[in-house]
Amino acid sequence: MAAPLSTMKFWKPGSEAPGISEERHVTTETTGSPIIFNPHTALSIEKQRQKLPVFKHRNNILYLVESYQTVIIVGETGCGKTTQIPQYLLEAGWAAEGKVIGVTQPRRVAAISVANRLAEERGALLGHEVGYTIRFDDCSDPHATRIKFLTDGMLVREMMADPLLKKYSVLMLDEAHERTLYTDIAIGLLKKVIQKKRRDLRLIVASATLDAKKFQEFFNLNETGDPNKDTCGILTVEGRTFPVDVFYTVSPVPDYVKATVETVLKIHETEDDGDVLAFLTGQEEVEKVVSLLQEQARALGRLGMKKYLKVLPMYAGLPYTDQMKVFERTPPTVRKVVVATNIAETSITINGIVFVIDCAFVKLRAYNPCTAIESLVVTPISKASASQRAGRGGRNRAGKCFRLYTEEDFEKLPASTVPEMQRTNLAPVILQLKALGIDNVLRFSFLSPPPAQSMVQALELLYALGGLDQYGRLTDPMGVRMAEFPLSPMFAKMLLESGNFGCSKEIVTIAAMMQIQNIFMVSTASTILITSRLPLCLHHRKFAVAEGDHLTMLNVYEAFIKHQKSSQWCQEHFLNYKGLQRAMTVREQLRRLMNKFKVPRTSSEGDPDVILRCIVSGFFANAARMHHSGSYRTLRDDRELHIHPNSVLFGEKPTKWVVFNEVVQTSKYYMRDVTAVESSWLVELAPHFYKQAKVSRTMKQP
DNA sequence: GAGCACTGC
Repeated sequence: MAAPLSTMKFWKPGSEAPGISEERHVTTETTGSPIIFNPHTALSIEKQRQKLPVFKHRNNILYLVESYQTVIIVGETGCGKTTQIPQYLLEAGWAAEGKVIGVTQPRRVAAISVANRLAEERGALLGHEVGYTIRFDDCSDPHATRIKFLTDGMLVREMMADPLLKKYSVLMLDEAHERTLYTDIAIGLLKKVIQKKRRDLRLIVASATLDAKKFQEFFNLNETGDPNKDTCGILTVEGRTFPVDVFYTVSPVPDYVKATVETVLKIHETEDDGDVLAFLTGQEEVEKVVSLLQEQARALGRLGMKKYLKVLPMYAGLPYTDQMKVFERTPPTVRKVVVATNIAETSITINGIVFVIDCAFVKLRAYNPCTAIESLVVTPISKASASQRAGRGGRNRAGKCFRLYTEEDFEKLPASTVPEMQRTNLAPVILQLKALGIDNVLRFSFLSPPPAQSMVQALELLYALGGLDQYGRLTDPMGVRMAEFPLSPMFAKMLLESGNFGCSKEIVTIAAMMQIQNIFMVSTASTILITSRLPLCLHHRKFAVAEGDHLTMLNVYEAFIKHQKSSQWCQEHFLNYKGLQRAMTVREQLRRLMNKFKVPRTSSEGDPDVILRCIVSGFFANAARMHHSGSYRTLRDDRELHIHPNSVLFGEKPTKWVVFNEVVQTSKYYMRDVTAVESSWLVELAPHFYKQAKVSRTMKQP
């Protein structure tokens, strides 16, 4: 039927154990009302709990938590650790005397959904005995809540108010193998806490097999060499998933986009029922595969193929309603094919996936500590990632994973992904650590220490912003206040200065809007055809102003408020309604912090210059000037930069001087969120910075 | 002149 099928040759070297991650769902279901159980259902719930693999280890887990200060639990997918272990601890009395059992999750949805599930299992009203705390949403009761789920970022925030975490008796760090930035910060902080000040606090680190040893060595405080004095125990709980057969290509594929299309068609032609999930690196690849497959699907329909293909894209930038389509059930005559970015590796779980196609690549953030520039780079995945992707096919029944690379190439992949801590701009991390009383950040016990050069960059920037003094100490009040903002230090500085510039009202809106991605809707083919003949960019140009993206965002927000925050109005102007609602929430939180620090409420009353000057006071380090070659150059190190095509300044008559929020490197270095400024403002507002080379050499660590 | 992986406070 489809000619190129024959080119895809796979073989199966033997079966491989599937995924490693705990169960996670994105669903729209919410259980707002309490469920009252009768004794009969209560019994069956109890029986279900006993059937989970983790139940066999109940007494052993409790014994380990009694005996060791830290316990590493290697819990495979579906073992039930996230919901059961907190209950075992509760039943054993760990939440007595008002103490709380805390469980962290890297993502907000996971914290909410798992809290929901547990409350339901216990027949309790969410927010009482079982609760959760995430930014903007505290569904817990300071007196009644015994088991609390929270994001790991939230735990770090809580430590700013209560460094010893006095209310907790046990903390369980779930999904620690993901090594997100905040998990790693929490791990470093908690080691110090349990070692120095809270010998009674128990720590459970839930991780995948691969990292268990590393965690154990990190948390073992025993230096005597006598294993009887170890302070860290370890336990493995087998999972409950179905086997996934892994197939490799016989020879390397030259083009994984094409190979993905061919493999989907091969599966459709030769395999039994079951939906397909294909991993690619970005929006562009996803859309290309989707359109190629849709074309093929129509051709197959004309040839009278009984079974239909329903092809759906999935990536974070996709409008919410389109995202929800991948969770819809399909009739038996239809095979669903989800073409996704890495969002489907951990963040979302789609039921019914049997076949997985893995291209071996992912787009990852990288940070260059010498230039202070972050970039997005297509990188080969790790073995752990490959295993996680394969496991997406074994959740409901036995699955198959087609890897678009040879077994030989698989063996060359790194064991695990470089932790985020080692590939990010550290300025926000350092500021937080300083605020938490870590004076010598260079000697902080990082599970994986970041490059020293990244630390130096971060210290220099924080010094230039006035958050640290020349000895690297947090300044009071500026540094202390900056650390309280849930934003990068540059934004915090801009906000704190805005009262003095006379434009705090406008700046708080701008800062909030800049936290939202995709305020302007992405162009999905369907929306354009139905609703308008104009290209999307023309709709968005209505809000654009010559000064640049910051004031354009202010315009959008003010227009949204003027039109009574109407979703209808957003739709007409292709604006992201959910995003704008979120901007309102963020704005409110920032406003509260501004009030707390007594930043005067002032308005520029239509004068753009004061706003622009205020932006410069925070973002002076990100300045560029027009070079005679026609492109921009950074002021600091004369590096070539370009205006990002999504900027309102793209395609406009260039201005001589600009500041920007960030640089993203793809095919070129692109400045995102760009605003035109006067060079005299830079000199006036940051005279110290452009002579900084001398100053930074004198900076010392106490 | 041409393009944003994914989280989180």
